[in-house]
Amino acid sequence: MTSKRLLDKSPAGVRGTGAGHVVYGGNYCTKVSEHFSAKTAGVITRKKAPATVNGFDTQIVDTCSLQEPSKEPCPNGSQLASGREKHNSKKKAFCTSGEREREVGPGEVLNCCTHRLSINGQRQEDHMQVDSIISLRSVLPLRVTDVSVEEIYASSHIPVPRNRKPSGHADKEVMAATVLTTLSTSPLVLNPSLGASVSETSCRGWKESLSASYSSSTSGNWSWDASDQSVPSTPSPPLSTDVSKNFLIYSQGEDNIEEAESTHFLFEDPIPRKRKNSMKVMFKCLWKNCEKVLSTSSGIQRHIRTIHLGRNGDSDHSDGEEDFYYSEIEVNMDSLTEGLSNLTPTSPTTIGPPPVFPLGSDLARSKSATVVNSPLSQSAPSTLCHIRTDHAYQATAPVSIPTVSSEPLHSHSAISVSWQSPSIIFKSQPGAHVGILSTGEKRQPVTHAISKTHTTTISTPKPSTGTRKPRGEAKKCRKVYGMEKKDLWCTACRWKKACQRFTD
DNA sequence: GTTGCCGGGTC
DNA sequence: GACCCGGCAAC
Repeated sequence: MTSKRLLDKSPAGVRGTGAGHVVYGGNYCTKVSEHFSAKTAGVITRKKAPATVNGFDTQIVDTCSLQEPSKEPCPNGSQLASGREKHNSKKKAFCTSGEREREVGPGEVLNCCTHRLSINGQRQEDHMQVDSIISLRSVLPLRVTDVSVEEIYASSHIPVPRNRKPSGHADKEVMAATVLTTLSTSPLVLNPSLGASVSETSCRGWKESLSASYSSSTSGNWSWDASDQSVPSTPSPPLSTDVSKNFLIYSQGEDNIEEAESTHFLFEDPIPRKRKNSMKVMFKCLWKNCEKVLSTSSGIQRHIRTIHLGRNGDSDHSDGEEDFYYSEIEVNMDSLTEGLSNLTPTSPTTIGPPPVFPLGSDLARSKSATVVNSPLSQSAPSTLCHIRTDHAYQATAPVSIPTVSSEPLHSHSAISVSWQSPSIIFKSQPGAHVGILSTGEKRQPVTHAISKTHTTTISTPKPSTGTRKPRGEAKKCRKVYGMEKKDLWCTACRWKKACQRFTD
């Protein structure tokens, strides 16, 4: 795709992309082209933004935006209703292929098609040649400041009635000053203070999102990063996103946990189901031989700016060039969480091998590195030496491992405790201290002495392949009694647990 | 395909 | 805690 082709797009594209959705982004993702056509048919943000971008008066958007899609008078509007449903039904498929499009509310489709990598690592075509990009940028030199105050105002989740009419010039000036100040002092984003007030927290989140949006803005869409959007009838940009929520946590440490919590509070997110397969977005540096993966766009931008572009890292001024050197990648958070679960119980002194994420490839490597460095992984108290939470019936199983190993298993003082290490269940013996160490369940009293020595005890090298113990030789209740006499089984067998009756 | 049982869910 | 079950790995 060339800039010429881009410019040949009909003006409807400009309208369709809506306020702040600049053409150059709408076409940036080739795979979104059909989406784009749908949007040009009038699926439009309801944001009002009288911003003029290179002569295209985006205000015109509003002539379409406030109308029902089904009554859409815009070209192709007849296809809109069905087309949009179709589009919605495709949403997931697009997400998996690395595209992103979210519906934020009724009549609102926000499209963020920044640079992306699909999860298999295949680059998209929309990573157009740099020269094309540059030419595009010269055609549409969108900057954050190009967005009108009103739009930002509407985008903010500051709880002010969105329908409020402008109360006057002075008010606008104040708002403009606020916005500009906010935008120009963005280093705060990367250095959030712990004692931030709620409003500061909100502001931070907003700025973060703005930053993320800005990364998208070079691809033309003034929309916030609202993946996994299930909540949102609010146009409030930033904090409603799982993405920003989670990644803020991962990347910025515990102070953002508070932010995430406040986010949760503010938007009343239903607590996600544990099993939910959530794809998250991270930002990967595309610079050659650099596989840095960061969780925030601002972070990756800063990385590129400082490391690769050799610019002053302290200056948050960005001409947007960094945007072309990173891409978003989608990460299965289940995998990430799985990886984290290997880390969280670890002692802060742990210098263990990085967890192996099932993502494979360099992505996993980069990510694991990122995760390892995250404060989260280091925040686990050393007392959290959870071996395994076993069911009570298993505790009675006469599995015995008689000795407390005193041999130093690691040449260094690091303690490597895997969350998934094979459990070591000591049979409780008279006079002997017990052995199940668990944080979640205090099945047996763990003495202080034990807790001091358990580090050597539990650091028994686990078998590298899996955590399952080999199948026992003894016949189990099922074998002995058969399915027809299931009531004779031990309860464990009935519950598909390790047999208590016929142990090995 | 069968079996054992882990991990996690519900009540 | 009792109970249940999906799913995985060994067989």
